[in-house]
Amino acid sequence: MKAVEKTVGFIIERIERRGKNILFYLKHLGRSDNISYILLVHQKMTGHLLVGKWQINGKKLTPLEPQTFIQKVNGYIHFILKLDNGWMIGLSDLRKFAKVVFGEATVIEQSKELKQLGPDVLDVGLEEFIKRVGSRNKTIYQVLMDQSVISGIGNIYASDVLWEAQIHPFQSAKKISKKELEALWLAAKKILKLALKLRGTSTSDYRDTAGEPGGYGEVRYVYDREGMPCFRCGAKIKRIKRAGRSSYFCSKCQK
DNA sequence: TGCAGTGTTGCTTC
DNA sequence: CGAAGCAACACTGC
Repeated sequence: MKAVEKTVGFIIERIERRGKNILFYLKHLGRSDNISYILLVHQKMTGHLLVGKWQINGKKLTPLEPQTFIQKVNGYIHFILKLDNGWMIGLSDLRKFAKVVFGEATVIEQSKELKQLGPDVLDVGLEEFIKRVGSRNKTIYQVLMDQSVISGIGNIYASDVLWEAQIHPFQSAKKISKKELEALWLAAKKILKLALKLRGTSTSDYRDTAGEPGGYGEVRYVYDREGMPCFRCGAKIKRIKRAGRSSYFCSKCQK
C-alpha cells in the first residue's frame, strides 16, 4: 500500500496508544528538518497488528514467523511495515474497516480523529472523570462508549465495567452520585488494566502481535454471557440491544 | 439455507 | 437537537 512507500527512510521513534488509536511516531533519517510524522492505525472491529520476520526470495517478501503471520499474509493482511532489522508489522483485518492515516504529526494531531478524543481511560483523574461523565444527559452505557468523553472503552469493556461498578447500563449519567461515579472510575481503570495485561479479548478474530489470542475472554464478567449466571448474585445475565449494540448486565445487582 | 449478530465509527433519516 | 438506521465488509452460528 501507498503508506508503506511513503515511510521509506523513516525510523520509528516511539509508539503510543491514545484511546483505540495506535500512533507510530516517525522521523526521516536523511532529513535535517527534524519534523515528526505520525502513522495512525485504528483497528476498528476485526483489525489487529501482527509482528513477524521477513526475508527476500527473489523479489518476493516472504514471512518467516510467527505461523499466524504466514497464514494471514495471503488472506487478511492489508498493510505491512517492513523494517530493516528483519522484522515487519502487518495489519490483519477480516472486515477491512481498519483505518491507516499518515502525515506530519502537527497535522495528524489536529485531525478530528485525535482532536475530538477525550482523555484516555487510564490517564483520566477522578475529578475530571466525574466532571466529564457525570454531566452528560445520556445513559451511562452511551457515555462510556463515547470516545469524545473518555477514550478507550468499547462495547465489551463498557458492559464489564458497569457490572464491576454495579451500575445499570441505562441509568442516566447525570443521576449517578459522586460516590458511584468514583466506583465507576475505579472499575474502568481496573478492567482496562486487566484487559491490557491479558492482551485483549478474543471472542472472535482478535489476536495479539504474536498471533496469540488475548486472555480477557476467559475473564469476561457479563459480555456475551446472556442467560448465564451472574458471578456475584447468580441471577441470569440479560442482553439489551440499542442502536445496534448489545449491552449485557445483571438486572439484580446493577442499579 | 438464510439471516441475525459481531470488537467501530460516521453519515443519513426521521 | 436526539435516537435509530445503515453502510463499510466477511464470516460464524443458530
